[in-house]
Amino acid sequence: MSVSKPAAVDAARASRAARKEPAQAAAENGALQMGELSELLGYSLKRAQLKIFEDFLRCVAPLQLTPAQFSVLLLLDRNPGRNQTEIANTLGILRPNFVAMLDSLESRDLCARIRSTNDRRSHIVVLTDEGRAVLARAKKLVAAKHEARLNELLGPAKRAALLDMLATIAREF
Amino acid sequence: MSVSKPAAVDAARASRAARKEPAQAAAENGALQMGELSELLGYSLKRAQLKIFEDFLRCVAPLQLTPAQFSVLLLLDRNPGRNQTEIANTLGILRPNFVAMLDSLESRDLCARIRSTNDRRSHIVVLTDEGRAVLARAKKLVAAKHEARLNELLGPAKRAALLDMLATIAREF
DNA sequence: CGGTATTTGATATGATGGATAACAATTATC
DNA sequence: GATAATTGTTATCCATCATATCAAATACCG
Repeated sequence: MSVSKPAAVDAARASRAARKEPAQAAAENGALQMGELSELLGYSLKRAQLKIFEDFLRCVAPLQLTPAQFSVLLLLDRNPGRNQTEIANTLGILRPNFVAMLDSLESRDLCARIRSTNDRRSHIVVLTDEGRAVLARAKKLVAAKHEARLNELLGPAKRAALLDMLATIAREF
Repeated sequence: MSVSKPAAVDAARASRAARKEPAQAAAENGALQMGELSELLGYSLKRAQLKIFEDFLRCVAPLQLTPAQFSVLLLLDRNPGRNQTEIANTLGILRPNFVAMLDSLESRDLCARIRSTNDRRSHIVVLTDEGRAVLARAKKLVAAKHEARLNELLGPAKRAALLDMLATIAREF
């Protein structure tokens, strides 16, 4: 009996909603009260991240690239001559999970594995010409559509401040 | 032959690393270059979100609550008399996936489902006394450990600015 | 040198989060 | 009163993420 009168509760809600009478602690009629959820950074962080990824996917949809795949291509372009473990580690991807990911990119001829002659255990991952071309087009789409939309919403200064704070958290937390 | 001399590439890297001689575009010896990844908001956003959730789990570990479970308890506390669909929708959880989540919380006696007498299809979800107690303790842990650490890292002003920007993105993007 | 330990890519597997289709019970609609 | 819509639920699928394990190759060390 610790959970108190259900019938009374929603009967009260119904009547209050009908009469448009404010409830004791919150407006019970329409949308729910977020309460202290609005102050919880992790919540807004997750929600924002989902929105950003969603928009990224839309903007780069013609190239069929996920954020993770895009990050791999970017990293390969900047760091030629590296093996799978190095790339995966840098992106926080576990080696077993990176295998399928590379398989996918390689099957689309965006990159290739090359057995290192130094260390015949490791596969050096290289961008193909096709991979470089797709990356170039992806960068343009991201800059012109995705990041542009952010600047529109926040302005360049706030956008830079946001990026800086997120990087700080990612680095030092 | 479009991907050019692997042997030469990593042979060169090896020798450069040995002689500590700077590479043409980047330092190829130690850590990889993040390049334009540092400018990609989605990347830092995701990384920061993982760190924040990780820390949340640590801080609230004594109570065995995930961020999602915590958000459910918070919402139930603020919005008594609501049914499963309303709670789930507000949190962006799909109704089918909310069932197992509620099962878990209910099996721990943190909340309970009560058949509404108004609409006998719906289950009104209520916090139990135990649920309220756990929520209270969780709030204290989050405030004292988790959010405090953020204030330590960013300072109250930047923390508030960050929260504001994330909420803006989550709302309007 | 030779034996042991470590590293690398890979496979299998499990846990989790998220999405859709379908269903019975109930209620709304016309 | 017949049909449509809603609610909670189940089953199922897909993607992400984590661990253990393995064979091949290399490093290490006595």
